Amino acid sequence: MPELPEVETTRRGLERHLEGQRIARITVRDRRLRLPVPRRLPSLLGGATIKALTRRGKYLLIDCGAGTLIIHLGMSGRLWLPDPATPPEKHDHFDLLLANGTVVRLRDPRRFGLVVWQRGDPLRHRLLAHIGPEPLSAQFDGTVLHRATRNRSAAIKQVLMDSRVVAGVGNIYANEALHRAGIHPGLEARRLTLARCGILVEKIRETLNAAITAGGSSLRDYVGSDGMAGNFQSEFLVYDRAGKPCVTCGAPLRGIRQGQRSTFYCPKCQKR
DNA sequence: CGCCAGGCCTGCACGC
DNA sequence: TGCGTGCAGGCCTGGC
Repeated sequence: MPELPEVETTRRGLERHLEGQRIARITVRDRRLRLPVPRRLPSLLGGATIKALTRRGKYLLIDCGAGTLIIHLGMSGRLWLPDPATPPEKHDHFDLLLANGTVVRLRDPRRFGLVVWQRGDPLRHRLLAHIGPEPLSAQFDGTVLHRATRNRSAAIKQVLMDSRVVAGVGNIYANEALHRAGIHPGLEARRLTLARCGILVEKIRETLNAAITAGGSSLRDYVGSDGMAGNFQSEFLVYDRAGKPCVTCGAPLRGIRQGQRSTFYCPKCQKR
């Protein structure tokens, strides 16, 4: 499911319901996620008060003071507030019950997501420690991208999806941003000029911001934390549109494979 | 049945 | 020898 915009949409939807609330109970129904959900979670979290809900890349961080609950939604995860009377379903692996009765529920059929605990600074966790700059922050600009790509012979699209280069850009938004920037996804990353790096950064931001504004993209089962589906998928210019006309020039869009992932691009608008 | 799917970690091979 | 890099495989379920 989720790339940065979907995770950010989830964060924004949950934030005001979580912050300042005390955690009354934890229910773990299946701890077999990408990493096992720690057994000691209930004792670590019970009675803790949530200080903030933040995001780093595609990770959600629930700051509980003494430590942080780190949640990743993987490919198929969703975190939302069900009606507390709604019984959990088959893939509802994890619930937080807040003292005011609110239930925060994690559903993840494929179990590529995770829930872990980090004492102290969550950014020191090994999963977060080497993540690159946030794409919507001032830490990420054309110069930074240019430097990060200098010795990379891999295709720019694959390098964009490398979380050490920039956080949170997944398959959909790598495709979309490259189209908007007029850059061929197969271009060797180190061949990008500084000027084009600047344009690409701008287009990555533009794409992510537009997606966040639309409430994320709803493919298959994804819906936001309020139960509302995002609708950025209706604004996709290239993703999953192989053979359809380019919105800009009308040429048929191409679908190829890069590193076992689907790539879509316009052979006319996107230059090497 | 086989293939595909929004992620991302691991281990191996390779070149400098 | 060591490091960075590139690539394939694996983790899962569900839908077509």
